[in-house]
Amino acid sequence: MSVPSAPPPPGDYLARLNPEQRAAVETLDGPLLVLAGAGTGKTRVLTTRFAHLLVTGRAAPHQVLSVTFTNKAAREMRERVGAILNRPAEGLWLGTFHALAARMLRRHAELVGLTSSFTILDTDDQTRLLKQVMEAEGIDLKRWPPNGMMAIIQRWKDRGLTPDRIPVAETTDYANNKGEKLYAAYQARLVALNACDFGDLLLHVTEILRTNAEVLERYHNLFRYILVDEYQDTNLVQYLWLRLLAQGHKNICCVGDDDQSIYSWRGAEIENILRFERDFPGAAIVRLESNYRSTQPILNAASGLIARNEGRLGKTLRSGRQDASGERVRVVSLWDSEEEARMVGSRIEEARRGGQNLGEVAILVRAGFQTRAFEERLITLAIPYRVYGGAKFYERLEIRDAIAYFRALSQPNDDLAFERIVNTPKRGLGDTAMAALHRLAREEQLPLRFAAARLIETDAIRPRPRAALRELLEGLARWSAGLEKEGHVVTAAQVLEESGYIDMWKADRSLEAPGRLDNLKELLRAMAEFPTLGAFLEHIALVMDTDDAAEGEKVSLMTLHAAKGLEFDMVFLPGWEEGLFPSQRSLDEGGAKSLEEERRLAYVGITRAKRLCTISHAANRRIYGNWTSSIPSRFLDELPESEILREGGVQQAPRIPSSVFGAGALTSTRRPRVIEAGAWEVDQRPEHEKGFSRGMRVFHQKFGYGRITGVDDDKLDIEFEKAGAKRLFARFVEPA
DNA sequence: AAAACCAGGATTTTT
DNA sequence: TCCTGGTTTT
Repeated sequence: MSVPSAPPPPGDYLARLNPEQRAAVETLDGPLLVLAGAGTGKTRVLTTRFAHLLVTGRAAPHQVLSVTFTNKAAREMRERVGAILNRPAEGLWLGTFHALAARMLRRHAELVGLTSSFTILDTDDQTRLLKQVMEAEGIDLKRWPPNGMMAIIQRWKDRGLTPDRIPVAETTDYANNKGEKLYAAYQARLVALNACDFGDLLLHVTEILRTNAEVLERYHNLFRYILVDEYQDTNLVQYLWLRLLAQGHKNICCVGDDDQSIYSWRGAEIENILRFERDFPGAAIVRLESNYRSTQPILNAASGLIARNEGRLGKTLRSGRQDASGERVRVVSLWDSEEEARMVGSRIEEARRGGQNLGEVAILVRAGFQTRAFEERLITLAIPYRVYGGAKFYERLEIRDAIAYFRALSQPNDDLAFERIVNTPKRGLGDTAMAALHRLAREEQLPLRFAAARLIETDAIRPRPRAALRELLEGLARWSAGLEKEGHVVTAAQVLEESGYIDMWKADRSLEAPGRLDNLKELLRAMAEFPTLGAFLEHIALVMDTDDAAEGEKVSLMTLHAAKGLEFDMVFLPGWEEGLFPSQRSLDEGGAKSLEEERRLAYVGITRAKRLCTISHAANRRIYGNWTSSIPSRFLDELPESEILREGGVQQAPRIPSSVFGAGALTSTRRPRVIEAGAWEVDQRPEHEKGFSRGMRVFHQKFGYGRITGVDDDKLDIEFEKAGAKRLFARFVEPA
């Protein structure tokens, strides 16, 4: 966050704060809610407050519990606290809700039937496990997809509900009223696997604190002060956990912004922040309203919009910038989504010519699929860009496979891991062999690994698969021994090598294979930084993110959700149309509350802009292949007219007001004819006139480098170095 | 056991 | 339109 300058030197750190920030830092005793509007120096307050606690001798570093939502926020805070302490900030209770909960749970795992080396499952494994449970219950998975049940269970967990605590009224008709039973069975399976899902971390810890007075007391003695970031995003278990811990010294400071609560669908309860004064009697409230990020028109537009919400505590942002006056927010009307993409592209191009740093430019969309249109446009304009969000490092196939091998080593009970590796790479173990294995495991109540050891002593399966299985088991035994002797890094490399996993990718001729091998190397490199395999697995499950430092100046493309907490000079907010933003789902379900959340999302979007904010909507849009017409978002009407500048008056298609997705929308596969050409038509030359010719070396985003072997109007025949011969549209290709 | 084929679904995703 | 997961085919 861009508040004037870096960490303050000790002593005068207070003098550098404005009065409201100072109040937030100096109010040390008792509960405190800091309502921090967008760009008001929230992180600065949090870190300074931490420092102040230490400087005034109120607490030792390890006696402060500091909680964030994201690893990024935790990292940032750790760095800044370290700078203030003038030494690395180690041994602190500072981290994400999940990381801190995991740390506590490892200490008391046996109280909930786990051992301290429990595995943390990712979402994929969770669903897979639940699917098995549902299958065993004889649920029709077509009718009741496991994902749906998973969502229900997660919401229960978010609210701190263990299977025995589900209120009668809650028994969903999902899965033939077997919800509770499935939940209970799923939890039992997790314990049997010595595993936890994300939700369990908080659920188990809260359960422990609420049933074990001695444990609770230990933490009361330990944590004299509690700092919480992004309080508006907490769910009920997180709130319960905090409340239990805060019962001791009552020094809890929560920082947040009710106007930026955008994660209710993940279980976040905005009520937590709205209720703060009632939950924590005697609470003080400090409002941070001086914004150091945006110009006044941008703030006014955002404030005017958010003022339409009922359920808010209320605050008004004023610009603290020197150049507070600035350009009004642009609202651009366009004929269709392609014209919209051209408009955004040409404005970025123009800004670039004017010396604009592209790293300070962002296109923020409501839903992921919207990025595509802009990507295509940016590629043809040769403007570098970066899409944020997408598959995380540890979610990639090869990483998950490798991790499964490591998990199988560190935890013989981990059936999910075993199942994943047993026939990866292919070992000739098919359905028959696996069925026999599962049958034996079920009959003998054994983890798969041990059942497999039995199985190879029988002749229940054919010799070939039996030998393969034997070899795998011997490998696992050997690697386990190696883990003790040679350490985890050497062993990990051996595992991947000797299991044939590396060879599998080496033999793979597909485009992705080399990248996958690189990722595996990267994994081993990362592993070397951890003392044990267990520490590494913890890191992978909870901390590892894709935040590979943004190289070079590139336009950022991301969803509004992903943009929270970031800021850019120049922000584009396309697709402000009914049904898209606000989204159809929020309109159909959830009523006024979810509309308010959409409005908050709009507020988050506008307040990302420092200098120039351009909002747009199109009368026609291509969605899932067909053209759909739509009317401007109601949010556009809610922007204060004095703060905006309307451009490009496109006539709306005459039609029934309807939604993008919903029934009654006017759709067709044909592109609508342009009634009135927009002002943003840019470089409309046919692609083949842009100078592509035979023999030319070109680059394609997906296929890499290649040479043109033929030109056919706007299509090119290209012999790619890696991907072979393809025929594609010239606009997807750039000269190399 | 791999390839080919088809139907259904497709916000947002901090951990 | 385009991807995924499940099914059928070879």
